Amino acid sequence: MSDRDDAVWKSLGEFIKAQRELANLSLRQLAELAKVSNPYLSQVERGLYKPSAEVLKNLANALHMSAETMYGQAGLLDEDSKGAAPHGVENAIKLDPALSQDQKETLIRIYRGFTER
Amino acid sequence: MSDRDDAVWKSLGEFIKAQRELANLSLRQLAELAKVSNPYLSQVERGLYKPSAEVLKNLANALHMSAETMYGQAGLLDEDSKGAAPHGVENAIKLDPALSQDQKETLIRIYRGFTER
DNA sequence: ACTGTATGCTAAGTTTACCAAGCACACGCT
DNA sequence: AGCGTGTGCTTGGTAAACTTAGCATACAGT
Repeated sequence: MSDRDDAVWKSLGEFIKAQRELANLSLRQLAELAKVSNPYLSQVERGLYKPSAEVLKNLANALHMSAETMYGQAGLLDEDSKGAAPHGVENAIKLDPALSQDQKETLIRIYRGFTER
Repeated sequence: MSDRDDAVWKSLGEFIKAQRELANLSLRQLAELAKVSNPYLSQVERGLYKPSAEVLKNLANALHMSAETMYGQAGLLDEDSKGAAPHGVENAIKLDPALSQDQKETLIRIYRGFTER
């Protein structure tokens, strides 16, 4: 059950702290901007807690950076993950509200038939 | 204060369920792939809980989609990342370097057949 | 009939993200 | 000397994410 991603989350805290100081913000100032309490932000910066995605998004906004960058630093953006990137077609199909589930299934099956060899 | 997110999270559960069924996975199968318990996944799909970013990432991996797409559907990407274009499917097909011209035409023809009445 | 197994759901519990209140130190003021 | 305000940190508590054990149905072998 134990995770060994400690280093990942610890460095996330250091990253946030670095960005905060780079923006010349105090703990409380950033906490208010990101709509979290200041003790909690302190604990996040020291790696005691893993902030939720919602908090990360607010922090990213407060620090004027994209949420993707934040998630990437948090280690939950799957660095190179297996074949997610080159499949823009599949994602577009899956997200299209004009298609029924059966139709999506059909299209994806055909698409995979084309791309697999 | 957080009521305005309800619709977002509710649809996230439906989205996950749709993707799961699209991949022909049972609740337990997807739960195992995403390293969560199956009752929890059931509750997530019905909108009772907001999955954490880590769970979201694992779910995205298990469903062969990018984590960004997942976060986008979950509504916790910056609001500047706007909603998917209604006809992103055709563009994605045209831009896919893995498809031949014939294959692109075939896919687009099928897609249009689906979306026309 | 009677298992065995697959499906999803419920109940009860543990863990943890997160907050409100307050502590301790440092730096200006008057 | 005080007083006020800024900094980050600690302490208790609550709510929600998440798990383990188990229920109920449905469908396949004997």
